[in-house]
Amino acid sequence: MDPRLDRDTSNCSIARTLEIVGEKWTILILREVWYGSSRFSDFERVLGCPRNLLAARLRMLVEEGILATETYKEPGSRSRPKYVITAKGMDLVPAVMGLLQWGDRYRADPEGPAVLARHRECGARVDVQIRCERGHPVQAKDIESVPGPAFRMRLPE
Amino acid sequence: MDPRLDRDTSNCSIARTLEIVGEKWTILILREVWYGSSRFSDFERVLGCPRNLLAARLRMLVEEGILATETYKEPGSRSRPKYVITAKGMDLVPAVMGLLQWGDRYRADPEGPAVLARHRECGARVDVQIRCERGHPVQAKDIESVPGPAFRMRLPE
DNA sequence: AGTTTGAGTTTACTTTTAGATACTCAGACG
DNA sequence: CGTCTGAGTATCTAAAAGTAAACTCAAACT
Repeated sequence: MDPRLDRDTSNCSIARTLEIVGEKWTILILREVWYGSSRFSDFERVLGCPRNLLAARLRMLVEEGILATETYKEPGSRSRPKYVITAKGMDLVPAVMGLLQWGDRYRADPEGPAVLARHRECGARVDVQIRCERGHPVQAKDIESVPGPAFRMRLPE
Repeated sequence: MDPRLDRDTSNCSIARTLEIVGEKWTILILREVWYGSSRFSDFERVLGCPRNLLAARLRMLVEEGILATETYKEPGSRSRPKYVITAKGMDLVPAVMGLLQWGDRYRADPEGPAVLARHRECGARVDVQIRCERGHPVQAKDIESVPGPAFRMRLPE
């Protein structure tokens, strides 16, 4: 793509994804859901996040269909809500694994990673890769970005 | 990983990556670098980002080794700095492609994506995938997160 | 009837981050 | 010497986030 081309950058899937997951705490809440948390008090305790923000973020993630609410019941207590991830939420895993992988490479604890991601069936470690439709691994530098169907020029002001 | 285990969540590669790329504008600046921008005025014009924030983000990205400065010279003007991406910066591509892919799937323009990522050699579209060491594609639900070498419990207060 | 509990909401205050605008600086040019 | 230009600083205001504590609500338990 030509560097000097004035693209309409508001029409960008990266920016639109960041509108949802780009606020503070949001990705960390999803991380905790993947690691097994589901209750308001779980998130609060493990993240140390302010309750008002936690409530706002959970509400937004449910509205966006990334989390869904179910109920749980401890014996001797009434039913309470819990948060579970949806298929739409699971589809954020590659992006977050990309962040995890970069952090493991460049900002890890000297001892190594705190968490290892493994293939449940075979136990082998997993990582994020870029591949082309033909199944070949692609280096980041070999990716070319070309205008797609919704490419728009920026209107001159 | 046990849901009720009180992990030390400060020791997390996702959180540490977000400390760097989680601020507003940072990922969008990197997107523009990938798409070909390199000058202060390019970023300002195309992003519409406040200049003081832009200057602060560029300085931080250079300090972190994600961007590097070079100089360019237009004929009839003095030398000025430009920003180029480093190998460390290129390693963020999988994470950002993950965001792009999610946005294309769930928040795209009705007409389709604004930008298509293609393999430079063969022209085929590329996407982000999770694979295990043996090269097999892995579904997000088949990833198991287990404690790694730097796993730490949270200290009881 | 009163108490406990998880899941919030509300309020009040401080700090941080973002945004808008004006100003500076240095070298090229006339 | 005065002006123009790209790349910033500086300054001020506004919005968002952080902190802390009090308050609500409903069912369960004493």
